[in-house]
Amino acid sequence: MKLSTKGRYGLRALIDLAQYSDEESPVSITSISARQDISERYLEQLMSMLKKAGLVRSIRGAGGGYVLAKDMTDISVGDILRALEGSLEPVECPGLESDEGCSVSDSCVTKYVWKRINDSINQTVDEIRLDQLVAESRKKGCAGMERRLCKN
Amino acid sequence: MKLSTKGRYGLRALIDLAQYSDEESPVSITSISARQDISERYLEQLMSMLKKAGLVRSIRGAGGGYVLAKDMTDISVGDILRALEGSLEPVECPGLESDEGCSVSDSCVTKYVWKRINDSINQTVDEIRLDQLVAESRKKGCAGMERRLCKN
DNA sequence: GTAATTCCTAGTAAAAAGATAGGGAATAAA
DNA sequence: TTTATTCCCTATCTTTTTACTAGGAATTAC
Repeated sequence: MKLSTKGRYGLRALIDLAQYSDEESPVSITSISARQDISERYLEQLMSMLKKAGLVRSIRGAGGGYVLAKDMTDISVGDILRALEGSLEPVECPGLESDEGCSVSDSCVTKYVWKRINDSINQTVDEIRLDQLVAESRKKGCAGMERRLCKN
Repeated sequence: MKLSTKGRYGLRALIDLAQYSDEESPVSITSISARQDISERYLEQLMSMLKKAGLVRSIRGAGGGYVLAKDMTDISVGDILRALEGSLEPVECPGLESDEGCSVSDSCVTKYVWKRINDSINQTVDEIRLDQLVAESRKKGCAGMERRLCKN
């Protein structure tokens, strides 16, 4: 029941990107990698996922990099984590939504447990937005310092 | 971000145990295994964990088995899942509780995201109690039938 | 004693996680 | 036009975790 490094690194990367993309110029993987101490090659893969999910846009060539594809206020932590982790639901139960695709669905008691857990996680991550985290980060005056020491 | 079979099978096993332990006689691993279609040997290990966590008591020898160590109303889904999964927190962050043990804690923004997710999961599973699930199960008239078809 | 049961430890095959590596394609600056 | 910079895509590799399986010892009812 762990969030993988994809989700943890990816959220940090996107906060970093949002924070350093003030000047309308794209932010390169190299610079995020250096500030956040994440392998460039691994970060490439994460950014690619975020791009596929429509959260960032890329600009190729020298001086290129990434920019947010939409306003920070329209990106939730849930959007980011789901783009990277696939689904945040600890139990994926075919009979959860439809009662179809699961033959024991009507007699299944644990189903409701899994549904409540799933809902609670999704609700929690969907109500935290990227702009809030960036504002918090600016308030704290975060530089990328000493990131090596923390993998979260 | 998945709940392992330990947690999923274990919760089912404990609901089964609670449901079939009316008559004050212990419930054997063999019988739970048959009703729930979980490998006997694997279930042994799960029951051992639940025992260590103080949720069940065991009675050895012929005619032996397991009984709940306390009242159903005093056992939450959280107790059960934590006993089997270790911790239900998707991100274990040393600086979360104490601000000690994490050198970037004071400048760390993601910390609050992880804390909110962790709290929401723990709160959700702690407010569901075993007696509620057993009542639900009796209402639905669950036999152990067709369990093979569902791994949750 | 024998059968039924829990207890404890170890081993193991498959899957997932966490990267690393190579080469290519687009673009901008020189 | 050349060259450096940057994103793009796929494949490979290592380590860890998961989900069991297996063997045998201890305990108890009959």
